[in-house]
Amino acid sequence: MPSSQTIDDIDKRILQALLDNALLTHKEIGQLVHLTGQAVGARVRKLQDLGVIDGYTLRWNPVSIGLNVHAFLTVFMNSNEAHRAFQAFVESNEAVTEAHRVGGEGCYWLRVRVGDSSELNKLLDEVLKFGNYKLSLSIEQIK
Amino acid sequence: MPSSQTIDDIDKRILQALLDNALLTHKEIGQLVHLTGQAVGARVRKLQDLGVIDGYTLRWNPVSIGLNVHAFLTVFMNSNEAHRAFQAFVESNEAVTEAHRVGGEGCYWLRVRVGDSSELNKLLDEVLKFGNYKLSLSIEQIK
DNA sequence: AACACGCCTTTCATCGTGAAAGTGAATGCG
DNA sequence: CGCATTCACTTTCACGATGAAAGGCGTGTT
Repeated sequence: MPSSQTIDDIDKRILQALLDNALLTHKEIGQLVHLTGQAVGARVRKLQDLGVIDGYTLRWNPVSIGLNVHAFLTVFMNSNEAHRAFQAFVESNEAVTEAHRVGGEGCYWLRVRVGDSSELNKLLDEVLKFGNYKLSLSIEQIK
Repeated sequence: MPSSQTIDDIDKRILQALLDNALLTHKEIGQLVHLTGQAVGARVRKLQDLGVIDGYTLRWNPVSIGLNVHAFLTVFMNSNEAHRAFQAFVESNEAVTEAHRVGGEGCYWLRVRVGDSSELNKLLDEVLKFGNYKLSLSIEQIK
């Protein structure tokens, strides 16, 4: 096993390469960092065991299946009792693709994807039951 | 080739499965949707060709490499001339992991990851050159 | 009824993967 | 100083996932 507990510079370069393209073979990564594919494989396994790598997923294009609206929502809660219900709402609503408890501006931050503004309207009505919000619509992702 | 241009329900289920775990073999996905691995492979290729699937990447844990601070930044620009410079700044600054041009609250929305609050401080100083901001710190991701 | 087309399955060769064994360097201990 | 131990890497090898090619089946068209 490679540097069994610590994460060195080579590990970070492997991580970076996989973030860019998780389908790279260990051999290809090995050419970047000057190792054999098997050595890279061992390091990747280490990164998984340490919890640095949490899983493998897709980069994809929601617009292509009709999710044209991409919005960010900062939510301000009305009361202190609504939190549990709000979290349940977030969990069950599939338009909410990411959610954080935050400090600073607002109580929660949500990423929302819906097909059109009428669906957004419906969602905002739901959110209003729990508190106020500020909305930003993504016009273009620049990074 | 499967339903060469359109995306049917099976495609969506394949997409969902891969979003959850991109390492599933085509055969395993095939068992979920009642197809052979090869048929699944053909559909995945179609999704790639159509641009629905944009690439493969990792789910990972930034905290494990010392990026303990996760912040959302809504930026309000000072002047109309600063946009190009701001976009260049965003592009070159590696603490900014995601950025959008937005409408609604603010002009830009940024996701920021840094190691500690002093690094955050430095970043905010940079941002102040372009405009004002509102900051939210992620306390816990709930989805 | 015959044909064509789309989508699937079957078959097959290739290649990536992880386990096991071996090499070499660095460190520790007598 | 020499020997053993450990650690990371390489080499070898067997398994299985993948994609190409060919064959089968249903549907729609004339």
